[in-house]
Amino acid sequence: MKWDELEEQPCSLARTVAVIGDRWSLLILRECFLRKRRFEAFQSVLGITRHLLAERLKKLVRLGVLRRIPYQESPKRYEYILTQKGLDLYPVIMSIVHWGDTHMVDSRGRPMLHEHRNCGKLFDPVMVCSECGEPLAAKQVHVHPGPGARQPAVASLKAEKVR
Amino acid sequence: MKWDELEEQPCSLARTVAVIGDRWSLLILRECFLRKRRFEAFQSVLGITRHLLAERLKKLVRLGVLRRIPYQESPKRYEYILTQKGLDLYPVIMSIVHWGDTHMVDSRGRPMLHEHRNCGKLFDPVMVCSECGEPLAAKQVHVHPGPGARQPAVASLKAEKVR
DNA sequence: AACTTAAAGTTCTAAAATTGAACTGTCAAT
DNA sequence: ATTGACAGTTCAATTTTAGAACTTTAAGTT
Repeated sequence: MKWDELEEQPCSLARTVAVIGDRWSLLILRECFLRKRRFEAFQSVLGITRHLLAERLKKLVRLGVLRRIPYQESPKRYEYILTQKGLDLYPVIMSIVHWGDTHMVDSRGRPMLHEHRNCGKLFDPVMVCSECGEPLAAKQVHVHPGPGARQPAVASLKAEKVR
Repeated sequence: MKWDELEEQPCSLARTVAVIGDRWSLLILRECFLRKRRFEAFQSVLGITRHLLAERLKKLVRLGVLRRIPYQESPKRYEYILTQKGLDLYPVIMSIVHWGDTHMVDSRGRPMLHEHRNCGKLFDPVMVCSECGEPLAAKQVHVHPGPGARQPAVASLKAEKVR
């Protein structure tokens, strides 16, 4: 399966994975949320090859997660900032971090702590139901097909060919 | 950077990405949360090559996300179920789905709807602060180094060499 | 008894993605 | 006149992934 086939699937997870489902994109986004903005900054802290970094940044810009804006003329230089669409990835990033904090720390404890400016406390992110506010667990959730459940006609023809 | 170097970084995101930061692992986990358990079931619904599926399942078992249990003798056959560590990935999966629901749907709407058994309603997952219960946004969160912030001595020597 | 099917893999070659290292172009500072 | 910073681009070598066929054990079918 190619990346653009993923994007066409009738599944919000697959479509999101088509955008950020590779290791470098997630690490680049981590740096974005840590206020890094520049090519050199990404490259030196991540150790990603310049080649791939350029490609990933282009992709994230094309998909509307980042915006490329000039910060100086002559020579023209650009930096990358999160769009609203990109900022909306915060729960994804934080849930990934929290799983690591829970299951991947050594005896010394967490690499990073998070402070909530609103209440002033160190916190963990908790995922709750928008309707009743209770924390969510997989067992209490039932999945139904929604209005966009089936593939559009053209895409399903393609999919049959693949099978 | 190789996958096992990622695991050694003093960063919970990097460590988690080392486990689930590739497209097939996330799609396999989607199927696990949809109650799929068997090799054939994963393979036919995902269209992943059998080769890679076998490799990814082995990795997820090795890392404690899935457990491989026999469901019949002669011929011995196994199925894969989520451990508690795997079940704890639910917020990661749901936040990914929710971003797709928000930013990657076509005019027909969502492919899937989620019902919360506790309250009986269709819901969205919302990420809140464990301390004050307010929804989280990146701008209201400040990051501090924690006790596990530095790399252990051996790893940091390696890292210097890399630089 | 021979043939087909099912499940859970393994093996192999070709194609695609990633790495590592060097190179480019523009300008400022020494 | 030379060096350094920044944001990339180029290219060969290596690693990963895709696609297809094959293996093993046993049950069911003709």
